[in-house]
Amino acid sequence: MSGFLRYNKILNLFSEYRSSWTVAEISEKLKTPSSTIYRIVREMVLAEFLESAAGAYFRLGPAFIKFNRTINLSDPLVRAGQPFLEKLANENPIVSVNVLARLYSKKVMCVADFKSPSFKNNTSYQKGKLMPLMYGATSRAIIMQTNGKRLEDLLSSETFKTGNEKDYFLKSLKNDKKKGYCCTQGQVDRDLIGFAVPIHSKKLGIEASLSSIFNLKDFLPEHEPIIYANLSSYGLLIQKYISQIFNDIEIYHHNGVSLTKEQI
Amino acid sequence: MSGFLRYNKILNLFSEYRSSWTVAEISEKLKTPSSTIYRIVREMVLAEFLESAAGAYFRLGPAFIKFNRTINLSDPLVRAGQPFLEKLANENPIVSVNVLARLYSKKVMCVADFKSPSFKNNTSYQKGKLMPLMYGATSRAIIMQTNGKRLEDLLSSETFKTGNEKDYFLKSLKNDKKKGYCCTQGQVDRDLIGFAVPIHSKKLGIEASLSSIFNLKDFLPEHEPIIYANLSSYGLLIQKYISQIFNDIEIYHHNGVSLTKEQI
DNA sequence: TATAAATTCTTATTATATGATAATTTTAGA
DNA sequence: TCTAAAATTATCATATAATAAGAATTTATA
Repeated sequence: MSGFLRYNKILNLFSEYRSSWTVAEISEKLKTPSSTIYRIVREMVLAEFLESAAGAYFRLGPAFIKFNRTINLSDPLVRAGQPFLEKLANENPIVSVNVLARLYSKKVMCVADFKSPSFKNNTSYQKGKLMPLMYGATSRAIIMQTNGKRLEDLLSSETFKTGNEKDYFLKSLKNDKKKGYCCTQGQVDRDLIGFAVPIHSKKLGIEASLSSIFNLKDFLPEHEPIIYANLSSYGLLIQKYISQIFNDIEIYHHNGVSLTKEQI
Repeated sequence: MSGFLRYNKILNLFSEYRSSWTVAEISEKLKTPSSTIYRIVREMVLAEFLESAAGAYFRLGPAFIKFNRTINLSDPLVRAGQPFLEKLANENPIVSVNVLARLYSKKVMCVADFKSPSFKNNTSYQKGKLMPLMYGATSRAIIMQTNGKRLEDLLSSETFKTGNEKDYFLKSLKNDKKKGYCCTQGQVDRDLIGFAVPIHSKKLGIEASLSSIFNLKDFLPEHEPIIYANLSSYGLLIQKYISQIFNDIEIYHHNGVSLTKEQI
């Protein structure tokens, strides 16, 4: 264990299923002497990446809440998209969960969401959760905007049972590209149907998607045109705002005065 | 620079005011050769604590969104309190921001919040933001629950202009303790008035508070009894739930079967 | 496609992390 | 309040990793 990995290995033990660990437990799990773990944990507690809790347990610390806030306030995609998710929800013909998701290396993560107050189902789409690359409209709308080498790269770690299966995937992808949006049913959550449009910003290097997810039992075929109209118009709007925010950042970075803002 | 500090110093450069940095900028700011910064940044990109953005800039990475979600799903205080914040908002006589905050070392951080939809003012209270220890009801309700050495410890890093000022602070704190809640006006945000009650769990080592913040112009003296009644009843409810969640965690940790959940 | 900028690689040197064990502090039960 | 066990910190010789200067390579840009 060396470098940042040393710290990351410990942090990654903490999950929604197991949110507190003792030094003894970490030590056993990582097969590392407890004197070493104590030292490392102490460093991370000092930096507020961990906090000591009752009964010799440690949990994730406030640094994550703080930096998450920083991202929410500053990430161009979140800033551009968040304000429109509620509006999208209100304009959809039936109750929905609305999600802004991004590609991070080869994983798709929801970065902002808005659920209609009366939407009951618990969706897998939650801010901060990693989503599978190959299932669901949210992810597919992201894959849709790639092609050539980039697409090959993305699919390279996925396993297709047969060559046929891959061909089929690519063919249906092509079809979705032509339509400009995609729709999947029950791929991520049974009983849900999702629609999504791509969002991208070459300048910012962002590959993302905007999606609306509905209860299958509420959905009627005549809803589809409205859903698509909403998604595509808000998608374009968000894309426009991203460039605007990007320009602000550019100005900010090239202006000597603003640059010292953080020193105030 | 050594240990985790090496990484933390870089991460702490990223703020809401300055959310992207190039290696050259980091290198200059930390007075460290860029070959060293490149290596460190690369490690953190790999671990998704940073991500590379357009124009040789780097930004905070998805790891923070992920771990923030883990905290939201698992933190006993957040889990116990979050569901009641909206209810509290609905039962308050005027529009409000409702906040669950915690003491982390010597800083107070909001860990969950709910704002009435029609509340217009932008409050300083936002999830993830550190609040000053000496101003505002939210913080004071936390100080209220300490005494003796613990209280001295907390106040030790604060500077009081005169001995008198400290005496006055302690006296008014005593008074609030007797009442069981506290109220401050315009200390954090001009034009706002805040009420708060303490929340604590000795078992979990949590010192927290529940508060409701109102527009000063909406507030009338006859609202106070209702506000207090709401805060104290929900405060007690949340405290009860915290113990319940704590017991769940305990069971979970002492039950061999559940313990392996994260391995699934 | 040329040129500059960004990033990675190489290496000797220096500094830091490791882990066994001892010492100390904290916790929990009587 | 006391006591024993558990948790945490300190010590230190040794092994290991980090550093930084500069060269080499890759990537962006106009």
